[in-house]
Amino acid sequence: MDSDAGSNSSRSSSPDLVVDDSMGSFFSNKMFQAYCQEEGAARAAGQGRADRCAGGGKSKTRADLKEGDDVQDLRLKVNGRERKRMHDLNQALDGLREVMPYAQGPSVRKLSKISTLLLARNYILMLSSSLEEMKKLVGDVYGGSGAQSRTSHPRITLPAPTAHLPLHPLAQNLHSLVGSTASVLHHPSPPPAPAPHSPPSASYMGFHHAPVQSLLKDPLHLASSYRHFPGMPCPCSLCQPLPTTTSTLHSFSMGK
DNA sequence: TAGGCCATCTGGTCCT
DNA sequence: AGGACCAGATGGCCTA
Repeated sequence: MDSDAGSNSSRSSSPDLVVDDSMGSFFSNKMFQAYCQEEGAARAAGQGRADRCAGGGKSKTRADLKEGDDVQDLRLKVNGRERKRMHDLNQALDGLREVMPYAQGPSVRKLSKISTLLLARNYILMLSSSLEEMKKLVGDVYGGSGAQSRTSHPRITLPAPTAHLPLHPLAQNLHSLVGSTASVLHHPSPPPAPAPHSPPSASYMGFHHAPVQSLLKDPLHLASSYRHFPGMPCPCSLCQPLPTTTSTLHSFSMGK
């Protein structure tokens, strides 16, 4: 609902572009018109670019061409760089979408940019809190009766930075802990099987029906995103105070 | 048809 | 000077 299905691929990459074959490059209609108007005004009595813009004129001086081409070339270069920059940005966003707990596939609507960013943020917060919970659990299991007290969590040196680790191990641990069942995302087609190196799908993580929407609305609204199993640890905000402060996040060395 | 989302253009600003 | 980054404007596409 919040994103175009084929916003990038199906849509023309240059909605208002026309091809100027003589230049071998693209002009926007707006730019072309402005260019024509400007030139037309400057050369009200002349036969400069205005004629070209009108579609007919072929008589143009060498100076006209040079001056115009300089401006055009500069503008085209700048536009091209900006286009590339935005494409790179979108590529990065696509990469982010790929690792998000959101069903992906041709029949699934792509997350919008803002949704991707919001979901990513909350996903990170959720993983952080889950990791903390796992640390506590491991401490309870292995350190409970030993020298390490139950109240003070043992030092567990986890392989830091999940950022460059596949997310599956963590997800599988969560899966076994939380006991995810077939809570399925609301999408028209069955969710694709997770790729070997893809993150867990929302259903895999135990998300409920509208996890994405809820994740997007409330920065910390993890409660509605989890199934609750009596006696089982749950990383949701209702079952535990979320240690999701910036300091918490910073406590995970992200290897940057 | 209105609203959301998006790509692109464009001018300004800052940095190297 | 040239490039990167940013934000505003514009127009197209899609959905409710």
